[in-house]
Amino acid sequence: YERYLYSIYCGLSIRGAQEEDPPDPQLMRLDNMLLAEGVSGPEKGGGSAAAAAAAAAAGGATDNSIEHSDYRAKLTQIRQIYHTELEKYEQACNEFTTHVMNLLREQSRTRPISPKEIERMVGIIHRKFSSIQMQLKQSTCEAVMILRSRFLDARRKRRNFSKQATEILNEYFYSHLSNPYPSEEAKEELAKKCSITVSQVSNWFGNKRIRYKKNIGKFQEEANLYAAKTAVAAAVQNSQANSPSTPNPGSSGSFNLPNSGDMFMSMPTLNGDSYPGVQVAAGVQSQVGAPHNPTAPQKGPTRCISPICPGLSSWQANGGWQDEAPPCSVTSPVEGPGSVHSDTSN
DNA sequence: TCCGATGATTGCGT
DNA sequence: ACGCAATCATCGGA
Repeated sequence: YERYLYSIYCGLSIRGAQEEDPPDPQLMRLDNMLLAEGVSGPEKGGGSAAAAAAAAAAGGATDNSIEHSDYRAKLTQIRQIYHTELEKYEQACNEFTTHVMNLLREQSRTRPISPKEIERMVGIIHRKFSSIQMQLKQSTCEAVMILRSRFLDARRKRRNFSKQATEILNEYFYSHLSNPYPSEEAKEELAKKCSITVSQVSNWFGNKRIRYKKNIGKFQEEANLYAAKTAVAAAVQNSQANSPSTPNPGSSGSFNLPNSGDMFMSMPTLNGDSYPGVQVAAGVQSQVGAPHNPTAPQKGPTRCISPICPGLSSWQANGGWQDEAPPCSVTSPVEGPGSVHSDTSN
């Protein structure tokens, strides 16, 4: 709905004062717009219904009755202004028309005036005033749009997720670090667990992926934390149940992992007594902390991040969800002007 | 009050 | 339709 409205607004934002056929498509769009927003049309009832539907579609929760009533009040204000202005214009149009008619009638005594001429004058006047009306409608639409963006834009009432929710999401993310793209079912499951919507889950993963990729060093601590957590959970589960079920970290639910054949070498790290990844990371982290240009990850003493966390090294194992930052080019700087071929890397 | 963290939106590419 | 990248707008701690 939001995008629909937006496209309409964008479409009508062209201020072309093109006066043509009476069934002006632009005018019709404006009228539809105002009708949909409850500015024009029935004085009361319809407008609030449309506003309620819009708010429900945008916000979801129905607890924001205070803001909602505020929004409605403002919308009512706009509607009143619109109607009074419209009335004023209509009245002015009529007055001006009669005035001109009187003038013409007076002039008809001194010179012959054809009815065609009168008709033409009236037509001109009406066109002029209808263009003014259109401007009024347009500015009203803009006002409504601003009002909507002020009240109904979800960014303006953002609330952080609960600690539990971020915990759950992070657990999933870091236990599926090689392929952090939850399926639709997984998203639904996560949404239910976190008491958020599926689209919020999608937003979260989108943000997380991009921000993780942008600055992996910053997330190392977090990654190690959650890796340890899920590993411990898996270990506990393993020790509790002697059943020969395959130990699958992070697959407590029923997430389907595509190509789950070779990924997740984290199990080998489990057979040790502790988690070298965590310790190494703790030690290296202080050195890594050199957030220089994020755009030049290469060519510095600080590269080769992957050994920080062996258990999580699968982020590069299949090169699945990030293509830049070649991992640990051990080879000497063999950069030719145009021959960076890594032929048959397999 | 400032600034990093964070959820949501938008434009673009596929 | 989905993901990415950039951006917006708010939150929350220093």
